[in-house]
Amino acid sequence: MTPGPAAHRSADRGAPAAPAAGDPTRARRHDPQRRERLIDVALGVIAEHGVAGTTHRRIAAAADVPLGSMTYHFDGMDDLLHAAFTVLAERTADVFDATLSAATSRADAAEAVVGLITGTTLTSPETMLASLELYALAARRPAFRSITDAWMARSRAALHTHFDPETALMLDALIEGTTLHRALSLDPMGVGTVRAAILRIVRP
Amino acid sequence: MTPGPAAHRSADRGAPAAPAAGDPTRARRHDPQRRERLIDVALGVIAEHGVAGTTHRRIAAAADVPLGSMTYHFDGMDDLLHAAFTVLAERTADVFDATLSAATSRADAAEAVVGLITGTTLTSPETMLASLELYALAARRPAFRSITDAWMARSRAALHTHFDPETALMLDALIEGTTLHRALSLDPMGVGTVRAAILRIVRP
DNA sequence: GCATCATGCGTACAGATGTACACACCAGTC
DNA sequence: GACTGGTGTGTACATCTGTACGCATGATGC
Repeated sequence: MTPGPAAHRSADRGAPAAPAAGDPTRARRHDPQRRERLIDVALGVIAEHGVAGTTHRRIAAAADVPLGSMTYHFDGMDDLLHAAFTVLAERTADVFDATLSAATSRADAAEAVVGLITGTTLTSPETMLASLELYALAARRPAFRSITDAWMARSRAALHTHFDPETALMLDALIEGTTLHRALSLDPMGVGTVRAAILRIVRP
Repeated sequence: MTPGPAAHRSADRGAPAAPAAGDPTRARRHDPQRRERLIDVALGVIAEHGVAGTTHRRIAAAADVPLGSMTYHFDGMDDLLHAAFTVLAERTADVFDATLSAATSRADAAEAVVGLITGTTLTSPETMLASLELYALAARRPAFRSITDAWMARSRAALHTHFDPETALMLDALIEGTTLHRALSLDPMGVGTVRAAILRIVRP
């Protein structure tokens, strides 16, 4: 839907002003980053149509590459989904890590968590929608479970630098729940309530 | 190919071996509860294969009904999914309601919540897997969003009979997150940690 | 008894999908 | 300049999917 604020997104999803589709001898594409771009586009398709509605053809069309390019770059649908969700988890964990490691005190860290939950980076529609698809997949398939395992381990480790292990676990769960809640609820919790909940969990 | 009246035996459909040999022309089913049974079976198929892997044929096979029965009872796949997820949400909310309304004090209610999270009724694998599929669908499609809206409203209302509105919201989020956490984590939070988290949220 | 019609059943069919594969082309290396 | 191996492209094809539709049947009301 909305392009989203991600700065690292390469170009646009649409055709880069292709040289007239009617041209039978369209210049061959030299596209060294194609695989990464396909993964990016795939995440968008997953967010918009769900895993159920994600097809090679849809991704190829959205990325403006021929269908054959899909089977060249990925060993089938599962490989593609795995690659895409791995990127999603790593990106998200990177932001989480960076934000938390910038905090210099418990209070700072708590406020950083509030910011992550109520901000727009971790909880952009595309990220949330794709994450939910990953959760559903990971709960059923061990191959995808390892992605969420690594992701959760990183989150816990980041929280653990500021909070004791048990509190880190609780915080992790609360973050998960609040994020989900805010994504699904028509009338989501306000920032004040989020902050109050975090403080109740972390207060000594 | 030919529409001839040659033996139309339904035995090739992987009959459940129960009627077996003595009955080549299996008696016509009289099955007044079929629709409800199909919904039940559908939830199982959704839990096992995800919405992406849920097909009319799979459900029909699992329920041991002919394919044609699907289009007779449901107006297409969307109608089927909607019906199934509605049943899932109502069942779950019923349990939640009943358990919480049996509590007679704040402490009772808090412990009831701990029981719901760590018990096996609300968090059976099938329920969790299907719920995650519903979440992913609801986040994208308004028609399914209304199911989760109603569900969340009932949860909040049930919590609201024991806790102030803000605490009820926080609890709801924490429950969601802890449940998800326990479903996805290899090393889930123990009962003690769950209880401690609930108490931190509800303590005055 | 029997008429009726909601329910049950088998099958056909158009379209979509994953995947394989043969060929075209470009960037380096000698 | 020729070679070569990776990269890009178009298309074919078996399979699966949703759905429609005609016929069978027996429960129900008379």
